[in-house]
Amino acid sequence: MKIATWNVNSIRKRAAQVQAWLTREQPDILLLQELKCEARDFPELDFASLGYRAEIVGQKAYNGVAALARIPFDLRERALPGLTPAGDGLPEARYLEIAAAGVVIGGLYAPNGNSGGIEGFRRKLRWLDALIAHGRALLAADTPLVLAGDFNICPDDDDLAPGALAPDDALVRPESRARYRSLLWLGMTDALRALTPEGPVYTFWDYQAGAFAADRGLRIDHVLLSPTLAERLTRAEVDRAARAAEQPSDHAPVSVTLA
DNA sequence: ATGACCCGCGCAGCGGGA
Repeated sequence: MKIATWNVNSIRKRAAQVQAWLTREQPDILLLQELKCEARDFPELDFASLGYRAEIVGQKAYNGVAALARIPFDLRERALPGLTPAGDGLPEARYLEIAAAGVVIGGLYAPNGNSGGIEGFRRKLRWLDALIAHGRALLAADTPLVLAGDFNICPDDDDLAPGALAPDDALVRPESRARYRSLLWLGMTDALRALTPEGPVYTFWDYQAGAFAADRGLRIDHVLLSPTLAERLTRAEVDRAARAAEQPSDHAPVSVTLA
């Protein structure tokens, strides 16, 4: 079973690249983030023609998550349970959860946390706290669980190029890293780090100042596996070739293979 | 070489990304 995640930075801009990637990589499931469109504008047919069915949680201009799968699956959640929307209405399109082949898979796009001042950062932490609580509940029931997507956290100092971010950036703040550790302490395994214990394994490179050419990146896209799934982990990789394409997303796809 | 990104929105330039 091959599961992948990719922050595409607008699915309408990247549909052809996603099609090509599905054709080449043949994942069973691809989780997408930053669709930047409403569900009705998602180019569903581009992927149906390749045998992938889509579930979409969209929103105008911002956020947006989806799951594409070529194996049968059910939609379980269209939002992160237990998260109270910020005052003025609907929850942001940052989470969806499916079940496929006996595995529950949460596809997520955590808030960046650098905009909106201190309240914006607190909103990020509240969102992560809800993710931790939800993960804890699923694991308490021994649910085989994958949490994958753009966590907007560099877990450790190996996970960013030296000087790539200010020390007080929301992606490296101790409060953010503590939330990531809480997810690991629940019993989840960081798939990419499990198979590459040390050194840089970046998944994001800024568009600016030749960051990709200079390999000044960040590791912020993660795949976390519950214990029985971690035992089945055989591969975990970042597809840097996708980031090297013409007009790429600033994120590369991350994929894992479970025996 | 005194500059150097990319989205959506909507038609100028701004908010957000990370």
